[in-house]
Amino acid sequence: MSGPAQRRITIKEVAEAAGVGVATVSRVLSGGSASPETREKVFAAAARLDYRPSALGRNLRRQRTGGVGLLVPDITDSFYARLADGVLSCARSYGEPVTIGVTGDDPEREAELIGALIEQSMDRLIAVPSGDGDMWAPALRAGLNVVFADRRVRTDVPSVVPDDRAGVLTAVEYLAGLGHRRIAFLARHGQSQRVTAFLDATASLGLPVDRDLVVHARASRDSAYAAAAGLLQNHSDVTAVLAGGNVLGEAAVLAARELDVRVPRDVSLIMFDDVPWAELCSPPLTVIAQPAQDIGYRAAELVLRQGRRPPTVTLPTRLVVRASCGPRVAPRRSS
Amino acid sequence: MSGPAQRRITIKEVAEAAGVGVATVSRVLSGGSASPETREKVFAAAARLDYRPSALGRNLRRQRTGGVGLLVPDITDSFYARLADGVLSCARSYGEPVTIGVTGDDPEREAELIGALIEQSMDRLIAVPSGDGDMWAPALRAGLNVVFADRRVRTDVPSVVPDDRAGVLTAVEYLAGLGHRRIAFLARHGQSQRVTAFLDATASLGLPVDRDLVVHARASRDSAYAAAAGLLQNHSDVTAVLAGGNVLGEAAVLAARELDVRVPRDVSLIMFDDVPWAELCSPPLTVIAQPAQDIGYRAAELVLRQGRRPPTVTLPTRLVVRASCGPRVAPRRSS
DNA sequence: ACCACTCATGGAAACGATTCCATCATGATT
DNA sequence: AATCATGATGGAATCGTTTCCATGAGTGGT
Repeated sequence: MSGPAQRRITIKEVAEAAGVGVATVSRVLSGGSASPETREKVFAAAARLDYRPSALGRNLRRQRTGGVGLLVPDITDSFYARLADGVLSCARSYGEPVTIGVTGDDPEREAELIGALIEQSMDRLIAVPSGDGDMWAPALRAGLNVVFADRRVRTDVPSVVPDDRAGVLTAVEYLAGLGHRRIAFLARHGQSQRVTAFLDATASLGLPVDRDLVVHARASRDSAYAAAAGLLQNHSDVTAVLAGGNVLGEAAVLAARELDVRVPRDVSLIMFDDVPWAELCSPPLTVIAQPAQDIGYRAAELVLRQGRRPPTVTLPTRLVVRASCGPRVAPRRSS
Repeated sequence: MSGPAQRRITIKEVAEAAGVGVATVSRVLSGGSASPETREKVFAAAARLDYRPSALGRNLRRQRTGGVGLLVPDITDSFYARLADGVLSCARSYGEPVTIGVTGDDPEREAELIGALIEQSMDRLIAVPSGDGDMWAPALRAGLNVVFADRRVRTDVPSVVPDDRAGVLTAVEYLAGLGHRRIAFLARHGQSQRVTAFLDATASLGLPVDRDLVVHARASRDSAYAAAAGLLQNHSDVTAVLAGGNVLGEAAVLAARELDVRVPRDVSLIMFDDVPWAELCSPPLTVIAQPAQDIGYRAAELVLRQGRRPPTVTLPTRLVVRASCGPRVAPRRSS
């Protein structure tokens, strides 16, 4: 049942109960100066009436909304969920509510959500941007305080990102060290940072550089599976695969199993992002762990802290060796 | 860099630009009646100035905030992430923003978050409640419009829950059908519904009812692992385990592997909640799938739709047979 | 004794929207 | 032709808070 919706008590009633003016109540409650006895009276009245200041009134007057917005492509993806958890954890310590929206990696939906947040007078936003940087111009002009997380698409917006370059290099070096020469990269659209890092890494290690070895997929599970299956079927010469994220890794494992490709005997597999199931998988997956939670936390710190904001924070990745990579034996026979 | 924070345009400026009064602008923009030419002028002016009504002003006047609050124990848990996704998906179609908070299954933190939401004048809340129902009395008295998801702790609050009773019964029947007689239930604290359903199910199937076969854990991974390991070590007579949720199932798989208990040869394992990795696991896990997303969606519908609200919606679960359950062979030898 | 200065205090304006109500014009009915 | 009903329209009040400014009291210095 919805109750009788008892009216909330306002600052005016507190003022009356305390026998002072509303201005004084406001001042005392926000830590301004007042005489000790007045403070006492106000606090007593406020406590007695269980007064809760209305954020609406405050924000309207102050011309800024307390909370922070958070835009992620998919809250169901463990990586973004952990990122969101970091944001929430930091925001909680500041006492700020966070309003979340899922973009589905669709720039159009993203723009809609930004509009909705502006309508709410949110002036602080943490986003995993979907499209390219151009579409952010209007939002920035509107005075929105933006921090990018996980991806950096504009240099004039503070960003917190994993060290893609080092992560990719570590993975490729590890595979090369095991003797692999034809290594494929299973990438999600928009991972241009990692793609160039991958091409640079293979080149710098003297491996053959072949753009065909970079396979792209959209963010959905279906698209990832199709890309993974296509890769394993059409490139029988690759002996190692680097997956650019956990859903791509999942798709690779599934596709390999379906196509009867043994991991790591037939092909070695290494995945970006450490997820709980990586250890449960058979074989347990070797991964490049990303500090998803830290990324969120740091991004929230950046957007909540008032001070100067460094242009970009890069957080280290870490190679976690499990059992999905082995020495190169022989190229698989052609299909 | 933060721009010059260009001031947002107000309804007053639109009125001036259109040559009409503010009341007329408000009326036109919210679909009220007006003469065709006035409508035209107002729409033109609003579009030209790119006018966005301030939700703050509107909500202050209307005495209610548009958005809905969402309280989950842990956004990192796939189940709650999918539930949240359902809520977000429904809320998006209503154009309502969602403010999310994680309770960590801690009633105290939950109470804090409720307070924060009330401060924001949120009057609609979807919650996976942490403690018992008593602590919700103040919130309900404050006129909050609450819908419970996943757990029902009060009969006077509409709730959307999975069919625990049927799910547990299906699982136990399945295991009993394979010949298992001593079945353990690995439960999270607070899953009293499922525990009683479990005891009822075992009793109704003529299996020995033994409260020691119900092992409790807190929500954390560590606690779950400890409980799972303890169960497998101390009860060498159990031949099948039902895990009450995905983190418990994960812990069971890990503990079994660590203790060299083979699944399903030594013990059969069945888990509540179907997660993507259940299929990647070795062996692939047989699960009781729960419609997490639907639960969230339906809960959001309930809280957003104005009409009468049914007391409880129960959503069906589904047995997905994979490879983690086998026929009972022989009790494991005592440790 | 007077002035200058500090300090606590409360009234009132402001924030941006909605909505009540009065006003006015127009068309219809008697 | 006078009256009534209808509908469009804008002024002003309102929501709950913060903050500017004026007022008045008290203090210390010359």
